[in-house]
Amino acid sequence: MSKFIFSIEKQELEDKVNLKYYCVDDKTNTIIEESSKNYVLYIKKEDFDLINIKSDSIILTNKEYSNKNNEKVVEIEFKNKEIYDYFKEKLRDAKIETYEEDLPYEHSELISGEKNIFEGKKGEHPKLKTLSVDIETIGDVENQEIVLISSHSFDSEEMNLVYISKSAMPEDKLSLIVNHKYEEFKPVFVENEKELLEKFKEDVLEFSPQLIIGWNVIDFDFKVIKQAMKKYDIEFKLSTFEGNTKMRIARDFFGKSNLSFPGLLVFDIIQILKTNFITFEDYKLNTVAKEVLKDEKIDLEDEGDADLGIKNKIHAIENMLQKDPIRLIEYNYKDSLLTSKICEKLELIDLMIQRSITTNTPLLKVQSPIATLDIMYLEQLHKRGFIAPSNFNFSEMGAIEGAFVKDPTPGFYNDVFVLDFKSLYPSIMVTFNIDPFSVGENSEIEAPNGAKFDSNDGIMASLIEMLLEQRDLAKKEKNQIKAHALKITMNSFYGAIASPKSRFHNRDVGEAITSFGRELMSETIKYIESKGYIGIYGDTDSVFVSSGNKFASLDEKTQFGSKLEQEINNFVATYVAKKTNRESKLIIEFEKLFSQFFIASKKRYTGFDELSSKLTFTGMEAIRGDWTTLAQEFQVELVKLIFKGAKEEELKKFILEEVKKLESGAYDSKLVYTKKITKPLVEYTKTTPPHVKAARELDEFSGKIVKYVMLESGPTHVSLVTKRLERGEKYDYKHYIEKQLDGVSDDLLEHLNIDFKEVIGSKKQKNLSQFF
DNA sequence: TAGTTACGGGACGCTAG
DNA sequence: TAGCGTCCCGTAA
Repeated sequence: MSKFIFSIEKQELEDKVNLKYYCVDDKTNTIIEESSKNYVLYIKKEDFDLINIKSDSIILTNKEYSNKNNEKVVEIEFKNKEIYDYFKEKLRDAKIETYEEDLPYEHSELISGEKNIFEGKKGEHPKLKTLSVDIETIGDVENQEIVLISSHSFDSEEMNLVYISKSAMPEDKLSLIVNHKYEEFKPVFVENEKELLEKFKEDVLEFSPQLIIGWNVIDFDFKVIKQAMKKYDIEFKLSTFEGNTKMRIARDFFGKSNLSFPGLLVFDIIQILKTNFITFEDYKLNTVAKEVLKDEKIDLEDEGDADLGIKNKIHAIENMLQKDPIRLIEYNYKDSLLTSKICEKLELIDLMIQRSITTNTPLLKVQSPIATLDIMYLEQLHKRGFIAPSNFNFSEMGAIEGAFVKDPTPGFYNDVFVLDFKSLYPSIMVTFNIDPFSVGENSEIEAPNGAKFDSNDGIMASLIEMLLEQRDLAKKEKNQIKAHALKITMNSFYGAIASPKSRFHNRDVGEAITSFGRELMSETIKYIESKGYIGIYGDTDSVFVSSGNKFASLDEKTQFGSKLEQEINNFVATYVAKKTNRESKLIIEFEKLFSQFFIASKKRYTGFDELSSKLTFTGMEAIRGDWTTLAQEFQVELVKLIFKGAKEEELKKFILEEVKKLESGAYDSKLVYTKKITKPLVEYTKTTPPHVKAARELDEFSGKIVKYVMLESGPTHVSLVTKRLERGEKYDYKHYIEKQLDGVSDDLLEHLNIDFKEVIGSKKQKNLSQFF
């Protein structure tokens, strides 16, 4: 029987710390295990002798470690919390250093091996009993009413439900709603919002899931549910286990929200996608569902309404509730279903569990690189008899210099070969044995920043090597999830070292990594040019190369790409050999072949990749959310035309036509700007950007995202646009032409000797006006 | 309770003239 | 009103 710890709860008692482990077995039953630990502290033996304390409540155990300077460190155990706290304070006053004092007790049990996240046979994979949830509300932000709650679970068909609050349904359609035959789910009719919440809670408690998932489910659904439950005096707790609900909504634009009940976790799938580097154009449920499932949400808007006026989702829902409540009910269910299916298809929960298992880190903390490195590194450190310092005062060492970005010559290119160093920073760490605990003065390997490391495997190197080996194995077994989990873990280590919040933060060590990266990049580009090729561009771990030759076929091109890959890998091997006799783990791979390529500046380029047959935009306006759809589509079409080989006249015609369409009003629905408010509105004091102006137009602004449109009177929040237009105000088409259409095309057109203003005739006018 | 730096470019708003 | 530094956002890697 296998056992996976999916949640850990800590309780600080009078005499010890109690730890409660929620485990899932292979039949998705929850099993609770408990253990307790004494209050302990670690200090230098020397300090302990100096203090010379004699008390029955303070015990010197026989555990001993060494610190970084090879001084002896002892473990002191306390009979109760009071003495422990008192002693801690005394140490603080006497400025006596403690070790790993900040380490959570649950981590310390996992590190010592007294508990393991997962126990089971090889190949077994834990599953959590999972419920997907979605709600629909009406009313304004202040006074929301929940009218529907849907749930879906692959673990029980019984939970495929929509709870329907009858009092919120349009009276004339009520019998229709009740008598309707719902195909995919069971409708549960209740009288009102209060009963809706009660029934939902009752069923969840009975089903007793270990995980609830949803789309933005913490910041929206559960925030609303919590408020509503408070209104009716229903305790906001969806599990039957003893303990408290923990909810933290990301306040003032900082950090992530989280929510958990005792023995029941809540995951926002948007957050899970992002933190696992699974990228989408945007993170709307519909976008992801289309891409992943080739399925989509039920449309709420009538064709005619798909304009600015009804952009507001709440209005659309209220509208649909009155017009076609059955469709709204099905819509609600489908959201839960899609979320469930996306999770299943992308194996998201399996990925999280896999990360938890490979790193021995609690599920809720696998997303924190600092916690993960702490647990993995300290385990090895302790095995070697060492102990790490406490981590309270975040290190104030200066910022670490980052990566190298080559300044490109902007313009159009053909047949650009892109090669990437695979997991560059982890590879550098292993190859040059870069390690926070073994950076020393007299060691053999010298990084370009001057930091030195010896050649015997340090902990960091052995950890990464172990992860690399496991990853190769996972790839052989075609276990993509595991391979991905291992890659994420490896890549997160540099981030932890570079963060002043980590106990392993060290500027010299971090800069050793980046300086090797910079040197490797510039040496590689030098090498490429020494071979007579052209190094067009490079960023951090990639090089963009042109051979300078013409190719007759795709075959010839890929052959050249492979040859280039081979040549650079050989060069890198000699580079490494000059620095160390350790084995090189640095590998570059031929990744992309842009038959057509345009680079505007650093971090901004577009190209057609012949290997994947895809047109990609990187860093350019077409993929930036703060540009209007108008500008984005215009840029994409323009690039397509140019890459297709369109003549100057054709391009000019296209530009003119688009401008005319814009001025005719045909693109009025594409004029919306979307921008985030990143701090409280009142804190914008230095400047007032347009999106802040638009937000301040509202009586009260809540949330983070502002959608606005440029009218002739200035930036206007979308919710006010209809009214203003009725009053006779106009869209500022001149603004959109000059700032958006010209803005996204000037880089491109400049290199084709086309002048946007001339094409549309505005330049001539301007010049003439000087004469009058 | 917390992964990093490098970068482009629009809009604002001050200064000089 | 041109020029320029700064704020601000979203992005690459």
